[in-house]
Amino acid sequence: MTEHYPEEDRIFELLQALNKGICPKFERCAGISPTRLRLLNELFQVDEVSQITLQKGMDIDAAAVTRHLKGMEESGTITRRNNPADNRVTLVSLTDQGRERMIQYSEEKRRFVATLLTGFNGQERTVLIDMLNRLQSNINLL
Amino acid sequence: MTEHYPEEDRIFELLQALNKGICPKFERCAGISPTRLRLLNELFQVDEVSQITLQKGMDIDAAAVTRHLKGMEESGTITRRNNPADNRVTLVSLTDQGRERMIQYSEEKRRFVATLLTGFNGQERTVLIDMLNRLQSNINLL
DNA sequence: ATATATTAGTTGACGGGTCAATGATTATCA
DNA sequence: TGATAATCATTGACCCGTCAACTAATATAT
Repeated sequence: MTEHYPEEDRIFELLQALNKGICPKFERCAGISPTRLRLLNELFQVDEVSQITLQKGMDIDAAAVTRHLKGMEESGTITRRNNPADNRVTLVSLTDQGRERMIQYSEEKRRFVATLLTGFNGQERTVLIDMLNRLQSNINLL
Repeated sequence: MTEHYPEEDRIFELLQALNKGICPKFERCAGISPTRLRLLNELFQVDEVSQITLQKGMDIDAAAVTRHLKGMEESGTITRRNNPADNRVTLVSLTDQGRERMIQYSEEKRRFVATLLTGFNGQERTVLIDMLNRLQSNINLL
């Protein structure tokens, strides 16, 4: 036991500050929130998905998905319809506009992430990924 | 240019997932939100601070501070009074209860962070801090 | 065949953050 | 001195997430 509280605390603070910094900046740069872009990404890779399938691929709850999709429907990036084979489920798909926007957003994201990782060489990136994965695992133990 | 989009994206996703994981777990384990504990921490190190000073030390805005303090006042961990020398400012201080609780919360936090960093030796922690700092700097460029 | 359970989605209330507008107080300066 | 500006705190409206309650539809089991 070597008494490194300050160092541990520093990491904790940094992780929080980082998250707090990243999301708003991303939204400002890319013109869309990370979550919505992830939704678009999922939708981009299929023709049509049920809302529940979509939701399970994200780490947000069903209510949040409903509200995002409602907003995205109003802004014309997606469409929704009932599944005739099962009236509980609603099927979601990207509009053509949605596909176009998704491509532009992705480009913005690529730029954003490139800037975020400025100065990190390949090996450092690998180390970082490894460490973040380990932190994630440690959290899951709680 | 070596085309490492997936790796870059992975880091971006991991950072977000991590934040989303840490906060709720922390709150469940420690019994208080990270932000409120940081408020308590600031207050712990002084007799009395003006709300504005307190706010500037945190990375949240004045409205959020007002609401947190209001809640903490009701739950008896802090008290507030007007500064007689300047009626715009309100002075905040921890109650005795608040100091006691703060100590307990800190212990929970210590445990939490220790678990979070399980498996990280001293050198790795240093590397991690360095990397997180660099990410933070990169964000600030945007 | 019907009662019961499960599933999908929506809504409302809440916590935690933002921004913008407001009120009250104090500073500034012409 | 008296108008104007700056400062501190609060409030309201919004975004984004949670959970819990509810509806509607389908599955299950007796």
